[in-house]
This record gives sequence, structure tokens and C-alpha cells, in this order.
Amino acid sequence: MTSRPPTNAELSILQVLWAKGPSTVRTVHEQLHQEQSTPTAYTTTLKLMQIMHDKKLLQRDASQRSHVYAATISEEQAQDTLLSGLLDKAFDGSASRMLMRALSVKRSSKEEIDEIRALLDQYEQGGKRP
Amino acid sequence: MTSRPPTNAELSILQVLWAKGPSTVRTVHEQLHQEQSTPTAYTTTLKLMQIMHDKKLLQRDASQRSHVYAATISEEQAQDTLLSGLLDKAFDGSASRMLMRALSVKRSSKEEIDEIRALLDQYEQGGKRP
DNA sequence: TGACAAGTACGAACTTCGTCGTATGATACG
DNA sequence: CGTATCATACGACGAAGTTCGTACTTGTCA
Repeated sequence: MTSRPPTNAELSILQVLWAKGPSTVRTVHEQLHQEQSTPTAYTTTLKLMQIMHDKKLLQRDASQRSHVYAATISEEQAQDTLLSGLLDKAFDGSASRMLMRALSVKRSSKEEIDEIRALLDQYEQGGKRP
Repeated sequence: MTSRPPTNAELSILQVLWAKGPSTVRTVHEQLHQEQSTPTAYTTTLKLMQIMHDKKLLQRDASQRSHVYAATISEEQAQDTLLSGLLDKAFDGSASRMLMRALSVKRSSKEEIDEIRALLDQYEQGGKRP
């Protein structure tokens, strides 16, 4: 029953919805249109969102002529799905190994490094458990 | 020229090759066969590896009857490709944001946390740059 | 040498994703 | 009212990935 992680196109749509809250297809499409280097047709966005509704990735209010869609999963949930997939597939489940590569890829600033340290401290304090 | 990241099936094959070094299709297939919950036919592995050779993901020595294949990219390179894709797509390029989710997903041990801290120290010292 | 084992090559089918065109229905407004 | 506008629904298609069957080639060995 575990459905697949959101695809790229789905993720783009979800991101608009997370940022703007419940929106019509028109709104989402226009936002994407600005971001995309090679924009797509309106009906592409529409179909994608309909499919996502079938997949329960979106819920919709069809009481108005222009249906209003909202994400059914949070950004964090989506990130977790994607991340744990990658963690398992490519890093043997090791978060530290993954971070090591992430740092090598990303060339993080001193600020970000410090932020990560703070995160670790916080994690050790808060998220403790038997 | 930037080709796509390796797919899941391709990644499985690469992992065998990374672990065992240059190998025949037979060797790779038998290894996968053990790991897979629903094993695939020999010719599937063969075809995949042929395609990967076309894509330059594998190189091969065809001097013997059983061709010997080897990965043309390192595990680290593949991880970087996958990771930077996910970082861009889902985390707005922020390594710290990603780590935060990774920790929440993975429930890391104290040992792993310490390891990450060590990594950060090392990163700050070594990889310094203007 | 002839038959069997084991290898490669290749085409075909199926799935998922992403794309779009077109049909059809509702709304507004002159 | 009639027509232009804007929405949804839906079918089709191409690319990519994955799977497998089958044909062909090559080596082995009794």
C-alpha cells in the first residue's frame, strides 16, 4: 500500500501549494509558468493535479467552478519520504555518510555549519528517548 | 552533456560492481538474485548492463567470451549526483535543512551524532576556501 | 563431430511520467 | 439570446525504464 514518492512534476506543484496554501489550477499554473525555463500548457498542470487528486496527494473543493486544491501531505512528510528512499538506496541508511557527501557537494558556509551544529545539540537534548 | 542520475535498477547493478569490482553479468546477476525479493531473469540483468554500457555508465572488456564489466563512476560520484538533485528539488539547496529531516527520519545513535560532529570539524579545517 | 551448455544480441511488450489537443460545459455580458 | 471566455474531462502519444522470450554464437566434451 506504500505509494511511491512524489515525482518531480508533482513536487513542483506541491511546492506551490505549500507556499501559497489552497489554490486553483490557474494560480498554480501561473506560478509554475514563471519558474519554468520551458513552460508547459495549462492542461498539463490541470491533468497532473487531477492525477494527484486520484492518488490522494491533493484534496479539492469542487463547490466552485474553479476547483480549489490543497496538499494532503506536509512538506516535511514529502521530504522524509524522498530522503529515506535515498538514504536506503544509496547510503546504506547511514545519515552521517550522507551528510559527508552533502557537505562535499554543497560547499556550505560557516553560518550553515554552525546551524547544523546547533541542530545536533538540539537533537540530542530534545529528541532523546529510551 | 549532464546525463541523468542512475535509475534504481542501475544503482543496484553499480552497487554490486562497487562491492565486487569488475565482474561478469553472471556474477552480478547472481548477487542481485539473492538480494531481490522478486528476482528477475538473467537476460534482464544482461540487457540493463548493455544499456548502461551504451550510456557509458559501465565499461567492458569483451576480449573473453564472458564480458567483464566495471563501473565508470565511483560510488561517491553517484551519491553526489543523487544528493544534489534531491537537495535542489526538495530542500532548496540547504544542507542544514536536509540534515534536520534526515535526523528526524533516521533516529541516529549518539555514536553517529558524534561522528557527524567530527565530520563538521574536519570539514571546517580542511575544506576551507575564500 | 555432434549435441548440450552458456554466453550475447535484440526485439517486443508493458508501465509510468509528462505532455498536449480537443471536446464539452458553465459563466458573464453585450 | 448569442457569443466569447474560462473551466474541467479525457484520450492519445512519445520518451524512458524494466522486463522477458527467442534467436544466434561459441565453447566444451563424450
